[in-house]
Amino acid sequence: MLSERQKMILRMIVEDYIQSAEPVGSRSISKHVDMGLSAATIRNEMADLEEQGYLEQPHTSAGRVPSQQGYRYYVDHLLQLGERLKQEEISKMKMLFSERVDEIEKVAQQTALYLSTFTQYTAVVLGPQVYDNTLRSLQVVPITEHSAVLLVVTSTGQVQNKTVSFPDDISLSQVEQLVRLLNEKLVGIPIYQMRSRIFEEISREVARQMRDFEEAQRILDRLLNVIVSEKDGKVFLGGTTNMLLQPEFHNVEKAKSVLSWLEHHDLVSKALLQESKLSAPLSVRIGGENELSMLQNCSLVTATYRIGEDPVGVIGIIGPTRMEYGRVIRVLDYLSKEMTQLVTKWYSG
Amino acid sequence: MLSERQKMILRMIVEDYIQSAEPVGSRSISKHVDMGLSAATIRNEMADLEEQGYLEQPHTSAGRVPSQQGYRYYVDHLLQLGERLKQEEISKMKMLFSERVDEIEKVAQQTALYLSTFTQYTAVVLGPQVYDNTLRSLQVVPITEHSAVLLVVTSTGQVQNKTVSFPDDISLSQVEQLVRLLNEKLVGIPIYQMRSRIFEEISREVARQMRDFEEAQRILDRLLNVIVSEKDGKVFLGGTTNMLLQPEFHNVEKAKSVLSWLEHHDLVSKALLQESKLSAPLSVRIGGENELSMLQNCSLVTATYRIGEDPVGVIGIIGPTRMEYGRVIRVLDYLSKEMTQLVTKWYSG
DNA sequence: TGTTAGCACTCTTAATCGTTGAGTGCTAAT
DNA sequence: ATTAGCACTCAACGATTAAGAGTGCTAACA
Repeated sequence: MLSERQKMILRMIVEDYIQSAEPVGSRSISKHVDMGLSAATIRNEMADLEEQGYLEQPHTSAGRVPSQQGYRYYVDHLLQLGERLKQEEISKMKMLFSERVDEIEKVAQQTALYLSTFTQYTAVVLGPQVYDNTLRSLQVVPITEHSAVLLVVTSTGQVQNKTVSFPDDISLSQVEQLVRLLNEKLVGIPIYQMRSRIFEEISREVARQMRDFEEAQRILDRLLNVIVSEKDGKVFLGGTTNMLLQPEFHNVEKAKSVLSWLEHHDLVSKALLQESKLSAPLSVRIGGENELSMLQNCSLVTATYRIGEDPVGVIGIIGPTRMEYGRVIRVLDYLSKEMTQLVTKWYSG
Repeated sequence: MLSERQKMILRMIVEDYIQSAEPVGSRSISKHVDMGLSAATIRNEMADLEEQGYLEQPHTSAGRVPSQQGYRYYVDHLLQLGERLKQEEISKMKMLFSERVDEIEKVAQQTALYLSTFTQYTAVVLGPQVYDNTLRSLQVVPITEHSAVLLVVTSTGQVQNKTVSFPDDISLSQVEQLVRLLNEKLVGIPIYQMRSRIFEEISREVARQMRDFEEAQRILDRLLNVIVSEKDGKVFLGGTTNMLLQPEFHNVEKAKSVLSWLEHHDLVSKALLQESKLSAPLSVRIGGENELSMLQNCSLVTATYRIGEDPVGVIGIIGPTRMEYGRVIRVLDYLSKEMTQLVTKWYSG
């Protein structure tokens, strides 16, 4: 258990360290206004806090640095979230959402950019998930003899287009016939059930209606791939190189390990979804709380945004464990709500 | 003018330095097989080469390093492009293009990835340009009361979809009416002429056919934006963090300047198009030959790929001036040809 | 009993100073 | 024209030293 005084000291140390990135000495805490204690007293308390695992000492004659546990305690109990963002910042962010945008992808990209410039960290935005959406409609637009654009519209109004080509020996009309059939059978079905549905119900039907079963199977397969392919939302990054601003990543090795992880969008997407989908709308994972080895020195703060009540996407910040949690959380909170509003309105259904 | 011997020595120095990243001394050149000269002789030639501007000396008692001019001479006159890529590498790359892919974007992305893993540098792929393509067809697919997906199909078969929303006081049927009109008037027109065409011809027409002129103008405007928006091809990056492998970018400052430049896709796209569109299918820009300040220590090697005879896209490699030009050029040459074949076949028109 | 001043001690950081070794330029001999 | 030899230069490295920040502990104090 921590005394009130210890809490206060811990908070000061964390905040000082977040600011300066240098181990915090007893003197600098003691000199702090509204702290009427001598350095010696602080030292005693610090020794206590270290014993309890909230602080660490890089070496004997250095100041203290918050441990992972220290950050955790800070985030859980010492953070004062009452404070609001500055008015000017809010109005800047409002601008983003007031520009009329025609594309959800642009919004995601822009949000990532804003998120990163506002926080000076690296931002990640996971585009809306279509995982448990249902199919609203399927359209084909012919392009050449043997290729066409397939339009997949989901219940949330998301649209994907893919250009598909067909083997020479298959005509467009055959494809159109297939698409008609698919529309009939698949509208209203959740995307994730598609694959099994097709094999259970449709294959039979196809076999009856079309002469060449083999052929039909092949096209069916290709169409299906298009439909379910992008089931994991796209990843948008902002301020990737902000990582390099942080002194903890001046070591090129460490920087590289995180940056190359960020290049693998599939892994990033997985990490973002890991927790946030089920749990609270806001999640803070500090250092070792992340499983991935390249994130051991990082913190990942994420917030979900929703359509109505259903969470459909994630926005997040990646930075060093020495992160301005308060500010980051406030920005994420604000922007995720703004995103929720936007996509809810956008996909008005 | 360089004597044959000087050329040979210059080539050896460049190649040695490319390999080792360390200034090259006279002794190591002299020890080279098929070089029957003593270090002293080499030293004399080196002094000559330096005087003529092909070499530089980091400090008095260090070996020599190629100057920008030195690299330029190497690329222009000393590179032996006769050599082929190893068979195993070719077959690896063939795999990329043999997988059946349904999307040009995937190919671009994959190419960037391969390019970077093959060369250990950073790769850039500029997706096919639609700049001087003509409009083939325009389609609307309604989604909700006040939003629809607009499909833009160009003459090369590229497709863009955009979800557009309309003000509450405009009905879908009005939009459809407009799209019909646009289709009538705009099919076959190069995209880049669109804007002026609309204002010259269509506005009048619209004014006649539709009751509310103001309203029509507003929708028209929005549709137009969608059509011409993505006129610059998308940029795909591969192996961004490979930059950090190079000793010249172990300095975080330098690394950051290049990496953040890479984040601005519009700038990257501009830089790639700057030269390559007009000139030869292969372009090598060394260090200061690039205008951008962050590329002063970099070389940018690009190759175009084409549809038939028309160049429509660019693939390229960014690395330190100390770059394996031979290898890079061979890989780019191979992959750009492969890309040409693919997109030519793909957009069979 | 909690707080604080004082002091010896630890350990990092930066600066200083030879020493080493790679590499050069020049000269004289081949 | 080439090369062996030699004196010279200069970055890189390691050791030594000095400075300074910060600690833990003890003893005095309220």
